[in-house]
Amino acid sequence: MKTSVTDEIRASGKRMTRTRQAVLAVLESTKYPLSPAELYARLRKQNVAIDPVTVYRNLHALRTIGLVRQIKLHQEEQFRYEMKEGREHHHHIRCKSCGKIEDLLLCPLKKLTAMIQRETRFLVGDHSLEFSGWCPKCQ
Amino acid sequence: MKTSVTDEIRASGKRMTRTRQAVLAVLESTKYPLSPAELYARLRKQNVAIDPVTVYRNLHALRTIGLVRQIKLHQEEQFRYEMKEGREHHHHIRCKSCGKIEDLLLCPLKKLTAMIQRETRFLVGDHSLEFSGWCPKCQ
DNA sequence: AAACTAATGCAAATAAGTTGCAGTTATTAT
DNA sequence: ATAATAACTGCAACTTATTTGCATTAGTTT
Repeated sequence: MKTSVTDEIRASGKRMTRTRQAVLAVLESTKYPLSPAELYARLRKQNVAIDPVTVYRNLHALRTIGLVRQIKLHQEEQFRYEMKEGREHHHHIRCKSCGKIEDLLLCPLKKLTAMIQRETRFLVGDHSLEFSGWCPKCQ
Repeated sequence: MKTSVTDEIRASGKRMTRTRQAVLAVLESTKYPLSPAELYARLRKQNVAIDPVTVYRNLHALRTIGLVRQIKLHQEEQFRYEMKEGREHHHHIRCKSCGKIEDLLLCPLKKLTAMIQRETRFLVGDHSLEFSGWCPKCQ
């Protein structure tokens, strides 16, 4: 973990604690968005003593600072979280069989957004797009 | 409500009860997907005596028959439900200010799906796409 | 009209997430 | 360094969305 992250946290009036460091380390080393429960399980596996509530509170704090992004995948019950850094605008595809989640690097919706603004008279601010199917192993 | 709906329900071994009729009537008269709580509130407003649990059980039953579709909008906590009939493949846009939900009639993702299959090696089965922004009144 | 069994209401259980509180600990000011 | 401040933590309890158990009610079939 970089000093810069610690600095960002301190600059926002928050503190870099041992548990927060562990939470950040897990998020930074995972290449797909984690649910609070998954995050908690990984921390326990690494023998980090932490309460599930603290996981939630850390995710909330990191989100308000802007270090972490909260997302909700289609048809899932819980939220997922990922580091914002180096993961700008992107979408996901998830395997219906094993649950594997991968990033999609393309976003083809710029043109479409303009069309929707015209047709609906909404001012479009955001979109979510997600695919699901079967990953190579599960086909 | 058409007889055909009643027939579909009976054909699947289910029964057309008074409460189920009321649930269906509300769903059929609403042009955007309702959460169980919203559905319950509308029923109460019409003085339909029904328990929230019964709303859930009806939605589940109607869903397994294939009359109703369950969806989860981006960043929302609960599921929403809409009649399948006459609402085939479509997407939604929601106002970030007043919560208004509208249908989008277009789906521009056929070509994209093929591209994603090639790039990810996933077999793509489904996608979800949703826009949010500000409706004309809230701009 | 009787028999069968789906549907209902109520209470209680689950799952995901939040909040209150008292004790701990990272920061800051001395 | 050290004390003072306030963020952070764990634990228990709460909230919200949804599900399940069970005894009773009521559509459907014969």
